[in-house]
Order: sequence, then C-alpha cells, then structure tokens
Amino acid sequence: MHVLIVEDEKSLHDEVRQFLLESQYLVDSAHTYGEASEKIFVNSYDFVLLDLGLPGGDGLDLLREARRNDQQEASFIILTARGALDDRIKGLDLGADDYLPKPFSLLELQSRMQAIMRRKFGLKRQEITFGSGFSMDVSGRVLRQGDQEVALTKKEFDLLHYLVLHKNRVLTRLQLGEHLWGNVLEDDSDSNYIDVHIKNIRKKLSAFAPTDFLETVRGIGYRVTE
Amino acid sequence: MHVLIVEDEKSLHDEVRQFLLESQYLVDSAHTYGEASEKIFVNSYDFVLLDLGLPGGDGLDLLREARRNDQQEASFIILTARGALDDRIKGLDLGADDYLPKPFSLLELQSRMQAIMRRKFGLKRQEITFGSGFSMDVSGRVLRQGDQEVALTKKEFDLLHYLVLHKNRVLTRLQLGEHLWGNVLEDDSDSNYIDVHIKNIRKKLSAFAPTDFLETVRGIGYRVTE
DNA sequence: CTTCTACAATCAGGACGTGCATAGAAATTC
DNA sequence: GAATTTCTATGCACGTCCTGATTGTAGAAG
Repeated sequence: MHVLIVEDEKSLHDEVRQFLLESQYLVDSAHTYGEASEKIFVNSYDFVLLDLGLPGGDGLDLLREARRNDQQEASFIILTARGALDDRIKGLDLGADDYLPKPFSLLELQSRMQAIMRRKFGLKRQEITFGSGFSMDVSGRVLRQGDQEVALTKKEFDLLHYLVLHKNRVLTRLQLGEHLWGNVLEDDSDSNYIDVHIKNIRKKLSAFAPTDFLETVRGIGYRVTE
Repeated sequence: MHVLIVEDEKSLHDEVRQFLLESQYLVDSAHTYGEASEKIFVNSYDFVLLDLGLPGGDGLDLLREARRNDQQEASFIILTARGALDDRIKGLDLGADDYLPKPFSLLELQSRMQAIMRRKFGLKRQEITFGSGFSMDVSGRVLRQGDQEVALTKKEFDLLHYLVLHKNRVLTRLQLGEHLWGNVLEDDSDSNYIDVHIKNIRKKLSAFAPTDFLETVRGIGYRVTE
C-alpha cells in the first residue's frame, strides 16, 4: 500500500510517517501544495492523507484536481484542524473518502484506512508480478519465483518493491533515496549504497531467473521493465 | 471471542461490558448508529449485542447492512425494550441469531451466547491447524500436537493465536502490541517483551515438533507460514 | 578504431542494529 | 504469601547496511 502524506507541520508529519512505516505502508511525503500536486500527478497512491491548511494553495483544490483526472484511484482522507463543518461537507462532496479532525489518534487513522481498504478491495491479497515468474507478496513480505522463495533483506525488499511498483518508469537515485530513507540530505550523496543494494538484489535473483528486467539507465537511475 | 456492544444507555452498557470482560470476552463498544456501523465494518466480531432504540438510525438497518455484506460472520443478539412482537419477527427474519427482551439477566445473556456458540460450532470445535500437526482449539483455549496437549499461558496463547489467524502475513511488533495489549505507541518502546514471548512459545512447542513455521522476519516482525 | 572519461559494478572490512538468551524484578493469580 | 505469569534489563552473536577503494564499461570525442 502506497501512501502520500500531505502535511506541512513537521512534527505531525513525522509522527504519522513513522507510524505508517512501521505498519508496513510505503510512504511518500509532500510539505507544500506544489510538491503534493506534482507527486499525485506523477505517482499512483492508494491513499492520500491531505492536510487542508497548506502553504501554496487550498488542499481542496488538490482533491478536486485529482478527481477530475480520473486515472487517480487514491482514497483521500482529509486531515484538518479546522473544525468547520463546511470543509467537511465540501471535502466529502468533492469525493474524499473520509475526514479526520485533528487531533486524532494514530489508531483511529489506521482503522479508518483499514475500513476503506475493505470497502475497496475486500480481503483479496495483494500480489505484484514482474520479470520472469517473480511474484511479490507484500503483506507477507515474500518474494517468490515459481514456488521457490527468494530471501531478501529488508532494504533489498523495500527497494525492489518500490521499483516494481513504478514499473516502466526510471527512478533516480535521489528519488529512491528519498523514498527509502525519507531524508534527502541534498545531492551530496557521493555514496553508492543504492548501487550496492541493486547489485545484491541482482545477485540473489539471478540464482533463480534472468534479471534483465532490472535495468540500469546510465546517468539517471534504475528501471524495472515489464 | 470478540463482542461488540451497541447500546446507548450508559448504565446498561457498563453493566454488560463489565460482565463480559470478566467472562474473558474481548469487548468493544458503540453508542450511536454511526459508531456501530463503522466498527462492524472495520472489525470482525463473534457477537454483536444490538440495541434497537439507537440515536442516529434504526438498529435493524445495521443488521440488514451487515448481512448483505457477507463477510460478516458475527452472531447478532437483539436487545430491546420494545416488547413489540413486530420487531422480534423482523429481526429474526433479517438474520438475527437471538432476541433478548429488556430487562434481562446477565446470566440469561450468557447462556444465550453459549447456546449460539454451540449451534454455530456444533461439536466440531473451531480449530485452526498449522505447523507440523498443531491444532488450536480457540474456544477451549487449548493447543494440541497430535493428541498431546501443549500448555501455554494466556499471553502466549493469544500471541500465537493472532499470528496463526494471520497466517502468511508478517506482523510487526507494533501491530502485535496494539492488538494484544491495546498499546498506544508514543514511546518507541525499546522493550522486547514480544521477543521474549516468542522465544518461550518456541521453546514450549519445540518439545513436540519443529517450530520453523514460526519465522522471524528480520527488521520487521514475525510470521507464521503454512 | 582508439582513447578518454564519467559512470556503474564489484569487493571486502567494519560499524551498527537487531534478535536471542538468560536472569531476575514486578505483577498477577490462587 | 507462594507460585505462576508477565515484563524489564543486559550481554552477546550475528546479519545487515554503509563506506571507500578498485575494477569494469558504455558512449562520446578525437
């Protein structure tokens, strides 16, 4: 499950992010209107947690825009301090899936998300397939090739998961770093830890099947192709 | 056993709740129609004790809605002051499992619940099997391997039960803590009590059969595999 | 075609994090 | 208050992740 947190207040953002990460969600963050708009447009999320009091624009416009672009399948949950019933009604009118007044407990957030998921998917398990016979069971955190299990470490699994989730799109090291570590730390990263992880993933997978679906795009980053 | 009490009158609610807690049920409460609807949707209960005179909507609608959504396996017991035969018939028509006119004694409630459980599970007790010949009798709170009984403490049993219920899914310590202790996070509890329980479970089970079905997923949590 | 250069792949060593074991303190039960 | 259960504290062992240096390679320029 892929979640975008749109929230400018750092402490709240961090708290929610941490919680969702530990609950095994894949988390993205945006702190301004522009950033949020861009990410929603580029990526596909399962959930968008949307704060209304944003710098740079009204969060409700984001929702409106996203709904107009009907490719967007994300469920929107509106978070706001404004107790105004107005906003709530407007939000739900515009197609928000739920509304959570601040302050809220993380447990409540989780149960709302689960409720929406049930409504949306029922109980069917989520599996992603790619490459030559690989299938990734996200909730079980298992990667299989045929019926053999491929052992990956946490970072390896997360990295591959993120790449597979964005099949056919090139992801830069910066993007991968940001999503897997949350902190950008600018582009001073003379480090090559992502390359190392990629190498290790390739090595492990190659024992089972060819790994040419995991491509290097020179000068940019990596891509998983169909 | 997980029970939801839907009842707006506080004193009656509290009395029933207290009683069920002491009878080792896991109890949830809802005081309005909306709250009840949400909880039924989100969680899965074994019993719903349903008051009909609810603020916010007719309790019978709840029942209807829940039955339509056929994932819901809860047994409904209708509690109402209205002596009207009408409601009784309507309720049972809609799939209620029993009907209890107020005022009722707690002992009567208990015996009705037990009757339903007997009807539901019959003589074939509800059993979950896993690992190499282990079977868990949930209602009797007994774990067996073959025909030998494995003695577990309450916490151990609950923990294993929860893991087994979610076979093939990785559960984080956070998730386990939440469901078994109602733990709120806040402090990134560096406690290792879950690890200790897992270790004790493994030790006890390993005297009977291999315990490799109970896996550690490094950096994430634990998983029981098929 | 050859050379050059920027980038990627590889490798090994070490710091760190995570889980396990043990023991004992605290809490609960009888 | 004794016994069992549950939680806390600590040291250790090992797997994971990152670093830094080195080797390999693709693509452009000569």
